[in-house]
Amino acid sequence: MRLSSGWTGMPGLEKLPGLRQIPDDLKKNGRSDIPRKTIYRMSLYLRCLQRLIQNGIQTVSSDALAQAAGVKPTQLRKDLTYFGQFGRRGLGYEVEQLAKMISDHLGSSSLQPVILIGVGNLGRALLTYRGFEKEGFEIVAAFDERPERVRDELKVPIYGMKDLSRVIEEEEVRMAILCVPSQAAQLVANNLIESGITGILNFAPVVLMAPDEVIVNNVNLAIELENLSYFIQD
Amino acid sequence: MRLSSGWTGMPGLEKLPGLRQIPDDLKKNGRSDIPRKTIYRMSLYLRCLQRLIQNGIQTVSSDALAQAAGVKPTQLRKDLTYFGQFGRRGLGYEVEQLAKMISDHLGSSSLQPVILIGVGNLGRALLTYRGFEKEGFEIVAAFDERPERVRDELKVPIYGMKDLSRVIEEEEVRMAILCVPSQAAQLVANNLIESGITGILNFAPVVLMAPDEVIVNNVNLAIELENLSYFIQD
DNA sequence: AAATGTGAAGTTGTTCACAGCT
DNA sequence: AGCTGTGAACAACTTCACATTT
Repeated sequence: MRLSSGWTGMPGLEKLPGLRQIPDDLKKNGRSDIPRKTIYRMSLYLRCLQRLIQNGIQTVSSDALAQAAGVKPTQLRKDLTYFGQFGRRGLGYEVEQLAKMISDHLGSSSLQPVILIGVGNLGRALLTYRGFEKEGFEIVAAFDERPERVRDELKVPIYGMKDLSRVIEEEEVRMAILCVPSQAAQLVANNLIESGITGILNFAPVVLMAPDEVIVNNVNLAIELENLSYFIQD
Repeated sequence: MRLSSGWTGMPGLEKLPGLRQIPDDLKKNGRSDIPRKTIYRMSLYLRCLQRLIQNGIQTVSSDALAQAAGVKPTQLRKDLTYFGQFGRRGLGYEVEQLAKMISDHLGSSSLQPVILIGVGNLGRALLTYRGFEKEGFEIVAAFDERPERVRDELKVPIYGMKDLSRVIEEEEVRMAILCVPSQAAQLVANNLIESGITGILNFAPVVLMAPDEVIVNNVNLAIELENLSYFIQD
């Protein structure tokens, strides 16, 4: 058996009508031409600033903040200039002001509703993970093929897949965390997209096909570990 | 209160003696000058090739494989040339041979022992997650501050923190998955490093300090979601 | 004809060096 | 003096164009 470009017989790799696959690095920002990596680091900076606020620190230099975030000072300054000028030369940055600027730009100052699909081991863990709500996201509902199998009492309502579209519309959800088994991932993703979801955080180790206007971010735990294992060998 | 470069009073941000913090992108490959991103994609290719093997496919073109992996064909070919020449012009690549080459290079053909520290929600989920063992990693032990609180019967032995060094040495473990609370992360990381761990997959949302020879890969779930939320706004 | 392999061009992201403010 | 802001140099990565092999 031989596989070449046009082939569509492999489960999960079919070319879906109307859906195009976009390599991570080519995804357009949509809003402006700020580098993807800068955006990612802004979240990092914000987190550090929040720690500073908690500790009652009012001013911070690019040197100190960069060190806290694990980047070089020049990079921090360059990153910030994509958004404007916020520092005072000779002094540094005002912690609260800078934090506000970043969270305004990241748009996560308001609570964003999110749904989670696939309440297996990983899904359950993510549901109980406090990290999300702390950063302004609320998982408003979870879905599972067999909702009855989820016996633990969780704070989040667990629905069957048939309720997916309805809940997405009612709650005006735009983001979904996908932790279903690989085989099901593309099918579920298609449903999500049809129902109006425009951002998917995908934990299934498959390449999802999606139209241009839908953003898919992949988290592949096995690859992270494999990658680590490569770099520790010398 | 004001924070500038030399300051060491912030919890978690202290400059630790002998430990230096290395930005992700500057980490040396250690072995050769193959781009980091190429290494990452090799894992992706390997996964696709394994699917092809399962489906009994013997030959694949760079076009088809690239599509399956979500990258451009030229990029796939360029990536492969870092390791040598494996294709036959006009024909494509031999699936099994290519898979073997990649897994040899990634060094994950043999089962690597891994430990997990912090058996909270996330830790428990990762323990039951099949994805790791499927890719050649075996979680040989887990550790928790209070091992007795873990009541679920898991296949992996749960130890207290006092047994950390002993088990690492006995089992010759070099990689650790860290899912303890943020406040504890640096302290535990120090212990790990002292006991001989050289690779840490860190789920705590803090920047860990580590000596040059230790590789830290960070997975920050909240940032992934925040990042997604930025890009879906338009 | 079909596909790989690769130098060169292009693109993106990072760091430097230093001008400019407070 | 101390620290930001930024054009320019640099480095890393990606894509192109096409020579080459089967």
